[in-house]
Amino acid sequence: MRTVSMCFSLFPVPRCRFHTLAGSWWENFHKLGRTGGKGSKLNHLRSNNSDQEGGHTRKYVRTVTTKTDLKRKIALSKKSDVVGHETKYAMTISSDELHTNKIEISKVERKDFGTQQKVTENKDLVKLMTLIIFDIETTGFSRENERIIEIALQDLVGGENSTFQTLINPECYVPNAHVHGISTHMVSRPDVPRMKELIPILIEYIQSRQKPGGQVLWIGHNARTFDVPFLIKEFSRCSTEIPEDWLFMDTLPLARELVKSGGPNCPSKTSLQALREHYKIPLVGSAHRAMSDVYSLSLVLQRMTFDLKVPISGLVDRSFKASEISIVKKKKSSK
DNA sequence: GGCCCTCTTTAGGGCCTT
Repeated sequence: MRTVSMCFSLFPVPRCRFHTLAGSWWENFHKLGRTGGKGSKLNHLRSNNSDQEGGHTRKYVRTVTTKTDLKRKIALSKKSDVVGHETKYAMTISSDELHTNKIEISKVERKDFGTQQKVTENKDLVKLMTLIIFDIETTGFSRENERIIEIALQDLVGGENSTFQTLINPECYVPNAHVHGISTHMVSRPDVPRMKELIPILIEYIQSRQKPGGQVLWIGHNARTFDVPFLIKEFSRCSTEIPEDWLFMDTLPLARELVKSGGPNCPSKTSLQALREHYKIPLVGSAHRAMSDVYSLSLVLQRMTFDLKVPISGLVDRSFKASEISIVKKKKSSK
């Protein structure tokens, strides 16, 4: 039996460090929101988190993967695929069930929002958004010729299993280990999943973080022109569509807005490293590794949205769907 | 590759992602 190395924040250090930091994201945001006064748009953020603090149980968002239950996860994902677009599944796992491997799959009602605009028009729907910071490492810049070799996610709600991280076997040589420290040897180990094996697990993980009837907002730096096209290409290679209820948001335009706004306290550059240094955010983990950049971006986003007074609905306003990127590409290539 | 800016738009260079 093959086992797969993936990291969830339920596990011990270093993942627990990310777990703790993830929990502080909202707390810090609340402090910033309070300093913004009653009229601050950040009050949206405070209200959005009302059901995420105070010990409320979210039975619909618990997923656990260990090195020994990969096949079970894949089997669950295939079961979900049978239902297709009609229903959405989430796993309900109690502490007892964790020990007995007994997992109950329950149907969750699905709402079709149509467009992200409808979400921003309804503040109640904004509360249903799941914000996922993500980053990928690749073998190069070309989505056509290069492959993803690492992915990391962080659900900004925090708590158990709020982070997801794994290397990915690209089934090719990794020429740029000097950039991220990920070598061909590291990704060629038998316990490192290939993309076709990872995609159903990734979808299952996202569904486990998703609120019933809610949408997921993936947030990445330069996501529109780099991370998302890479994801689309990798999904396409595996004959899988990016789920329609996945929205994406690029923080690079936010950074540009911030630089453009001027002022003595504005950053001068828009790279993630420059923003991290500008906000004096310490580097956690290895530079240019996916989880390290995810952690940096989660804090950079907090600071940028505060400086620009952008609420969660503002992030959704700036979101796009994977299908929109494909349409743009088709139009340009057809000329 | 896409976006942004400007000494631009009939263009070109810089930035951002690995």
